[in-house]
Amino acid sequence: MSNFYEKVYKLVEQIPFGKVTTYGAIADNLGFPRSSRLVGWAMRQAPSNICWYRVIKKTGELSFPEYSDSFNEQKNLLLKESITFKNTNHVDLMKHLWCDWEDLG
DNA sequence: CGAATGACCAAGC
DNA sequence: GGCTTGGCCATTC
Repeated sequence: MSNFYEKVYKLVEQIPFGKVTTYGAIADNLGFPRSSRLVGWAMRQAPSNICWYRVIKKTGELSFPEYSDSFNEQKNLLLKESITFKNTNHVDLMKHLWCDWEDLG
């Protein structure tokens, strides 16, 4: 497993309850500003202890086709975290986007 | 090594 | 707001 993935997971674990972030934001913070897709790869392999569902697209959409099993799963988890949706498939990024990163140290 | 893939993004129409 | 195009780069075959 590449160090990149470990960094991604570490960062995702920092996301507080009730907050979400985007693939691009993570990639940017890790020093790969044009590699948001790699974050997607990392999420795909993410271990179950990672809150992958707090990571969504920059548009506020989730990571799957609407009404797919994974989509509903992710949406439910987000609703449990008091995340609000602008509509069926768009998270309200205005309220829940987490941009208060701290250095990993 | 080369070609295809992907839980993405920005720019243009 | 939606659709298409080009770019990104690790991973896979």
